Formats: sequence, C-alpha cells, structure tokens
Amino acid sequence: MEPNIAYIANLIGDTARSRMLTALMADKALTATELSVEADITPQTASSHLNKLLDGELLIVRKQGRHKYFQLKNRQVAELIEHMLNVSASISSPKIVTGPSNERLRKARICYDHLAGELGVKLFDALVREGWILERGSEELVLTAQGHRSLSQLGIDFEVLNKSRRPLCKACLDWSERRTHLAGSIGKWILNDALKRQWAHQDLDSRAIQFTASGLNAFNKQYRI
Amino acid sequence: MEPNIAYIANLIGDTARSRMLTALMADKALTATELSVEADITPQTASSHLNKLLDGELLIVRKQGRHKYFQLKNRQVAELIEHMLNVSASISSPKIVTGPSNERLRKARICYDHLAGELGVKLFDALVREGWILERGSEELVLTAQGHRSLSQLGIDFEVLNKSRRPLCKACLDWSERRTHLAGSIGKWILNDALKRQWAHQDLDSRAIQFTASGLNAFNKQYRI
DNA sequence: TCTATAGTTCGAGCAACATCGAAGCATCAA
DNA sequence: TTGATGCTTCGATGTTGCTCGAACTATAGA
Repeated sequence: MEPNIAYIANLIGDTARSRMLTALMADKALTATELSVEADITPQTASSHLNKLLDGELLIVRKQGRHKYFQLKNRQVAELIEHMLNVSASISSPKIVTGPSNERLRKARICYDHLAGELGVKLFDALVREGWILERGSEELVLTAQGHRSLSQLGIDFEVLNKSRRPLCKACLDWSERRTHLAGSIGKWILNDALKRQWAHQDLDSRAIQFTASGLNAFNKQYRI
Repeated sequence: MEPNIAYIANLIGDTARSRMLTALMADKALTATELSVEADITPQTASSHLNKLLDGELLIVRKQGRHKYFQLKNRQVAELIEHMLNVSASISSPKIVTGPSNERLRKARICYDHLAGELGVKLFDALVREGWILERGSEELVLTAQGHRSLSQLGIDFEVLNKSRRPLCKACLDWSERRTHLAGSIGKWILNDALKRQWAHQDLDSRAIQFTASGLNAFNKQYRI
C-alpha cells in the first residue's frame, strides 16, 4: 500500500492541532499548558491532541519534573508545515487578515531556524546583489568563493558546517512576501549570530523577531542591506 | 493572520480525497467517475469531494463534453503531496502492507513527472557514479560538465530546459526506497525520453511504469545502470 | 505534611460531515 | 426523439471526534 497521507493530513487538519504545530515552528520546546493557551483550548483537550500528535510521530516530548516539553520531531516535519503554510498562503479564498501582532511577524520572524519575513527577503536580496550567493534556476542556491571569504571573516566556521549533511544554502519560499529567503546552515548561522550579538531577540509569545534600533543598523551594515 | 494550514490539511485529510489526490500524482487528468472508482465511493460523494478540492484550489478542472477532467493545480501542490507521502512513509505505526500491485509500484513509478522507485534510485546512483551529477551535502545536486556533455549527446536540449525557471537537477526523497532519486527538468526529460522511445509505458490504472525487457536493457545501458 | 501547579482520564454533549438513495440536468449517439 | 452516460443537487442518516466539567495522579516547594 502507498503511505497513508490522510492520516497525517488529518492530524494536521484540526484547528487546535495546527495552531500548536505552527507555534512549534519557532523551534522552541513548549509545555502542554503553553500549547493549550496557544491553541485557545482547555488543558484536557490539549492533552488529548498532544497524544495524537505523538502517536503520529509529528512531535517528540521530553519530561522535566512536572513539565512536558514538546517540539517538532525533526526538520522533515518542520519543512512539511512550512510547505503547507506556503500552499495555504497562495490560496485566495480564506483571506489573510492583517492585524497588529502580524505586522511584527511580517517584518521578521523565525522560520524553524532561520530568518524569514521582510527582513529575511531583504537579506537574501543583498547576499545575491553582493555576489555572496548565486541563484541557479529559481530554487538552487550556490555559495560563491567571495561569499565563502566574506562569511569566514564574519566568523562563520565552515569546518563545522560542512560536517553536517545539511546544505549550506537553501532557498525557502516566504509565505508573507511570496519571495525567496535564505535557509540552510548559513541561514541558521546568520540568525543565531544576530541573536548572540543581541542585535535582536525572539518574542516570548510568538515567532516574531524583534530587532533593536542599533542592532538593525549593525545587521544591515554587516550584510550590505 | 498566519495562513490557515488546518484548512488545507483538513482537505487532504479525508481518506477519499487523499486517494484522489494520490491518484492524480501520476500527472494525468482523470474524470470524476474515474476518481470515484479510485476512491471507492459513489459518484455523488465524489462530486462533493471534488468541489471541495476545487474550492481549496488544490485541483483544476477542464470540461470536455460531458466529461470533467481533473488534475493537480500545479507543481507546488504535487510537491506538497509528495512531501506528505514521505512523512507518512517514515512513520512506524500504520504499517505498510505489501501486495502484488504494489510490487510494480515499488519497482518503477512516476512521481509527478519523473521516475521513482527502485529503478529511479538505481538511475540516480549510476548518474552519480559516472560523474554526471554531483551531490553537494545531502540535498543539493549539481550537473557536472561531463554530465552536460553526455546528456547533450543523448539528445537533451539544454537551451530549452534553461528557459524554464525550474532547476535542472533536484533531489527527491523516495518513500519506498527511503533514498534520493532524481527530479528536476533532467529527471523529467529522462522519463519522457524513455516513454517516447517506447522502452516503457505507464499503467492505465496506476502510477506504475512498466518497462519492456528490451527497453529495460536499453535504459540500463544508456545510463550505465 | 500540606498546598499549588502540571498534566491526565473519564464521560457526556454536541456539531460537523462523509455517505448514499432518489431524482434531476446535460451531453452524446443513434 | 429516445436511450445511455456523466455528473449534480437534495435530503436523510449515522458516525466521528472535538470539546469541556469533574475528578484524578504526579511533581515541586515550603
């Protein structure tokens, strides 16, 4: 038999569960209670949903004291959610409502482990313009020799990155901008570096990334945005 | 608001609808009745499901006389389904049952527009071994100069392929083999070429690709499998 | 030991929706 | 015009499963 995609899709296809999954796209482990708040349901209901998601192997859980920390099982699952976000965003009928909290999400947010939103797209454009990465076709990205040099100077350790089997650069479609932004281990490094330098911090309650005024300046300068 | 992934997921998450979608992965337009047979439901029920899939913009339809031909809306949708097949296949609980008709599917099948299954993986391995394509990391593929030469000799027209914004080579994870096979416009060309040369033909009732004995020989020889 | 918090299990209520029979419309081929 | 085929609309039925209140277990802290 072919794999049963209805099972997985049905799992994601519930409003409460899909909200939990989307919340977990921030790549942060969340507790059952936090997720119940996120999904706007009671803890009992959340407990039932979380068990289903565990059964379906979309989540993993770590127990710490009286807390349970849930997170997405792996990158494959995260990429599936991302894919669904993209397809959903390209649909016309259920209109996308604009709100104040979404303004921040649209500006800059975390997409599993790299920067997305307006700033993510700007970053990508700048890297291409400066010749650090090269677009081959519309989906394939290549790091140039110059990009390698420049990023090394910024402190990236390619020795470490090359050890992982993950590609350095990867194109990721942005659902709010409908444009490409940078994923892959370099994308991850750039976000982590900005957080480490305290140019920005992640919102406690959402996937939004808040840049400080000076942090944004430094970030823009560093990447010629 | 973030895009509503529950809506799309819920659409795919019904057994009947998911069967229809999987059937359409063969990239062939099917009529409403054919799809109702595929999903094992009455035409009335199928009609209702197909309308929902149209509303959700997962399908498009062409009317021809008293027939209605449905197909997947675009490659993005097909890739989403493929992604779900992969995630589903990597789940342990709902075991994959082996059956006679699946034997053929596992050997060689169409994955939207390129070759998948055992033969697809073998093809990929051969192309890498012969140095026609290069694996960078685990997901990124590059066409080598030698690959360009060799494929040109086989009749591929890179002028045409380069016009499309689609990447030449792309890695696609195979749900039955759990290994990489070749997608992208070259993958598409190779399959089409084999069909054109009548080395193989597509099953009428499924996504299986049937090679003739001599066709398989020629195919293996051409690509050093 | 007592209390507060995190998470669970059970059961009942309720709404959503997949399903099909019956009947209807549209098209094609005589 | 008649009959056959493809597809749809309508209404009734039944099941699934999301939901929460109530009561429970488990852990942490004092």
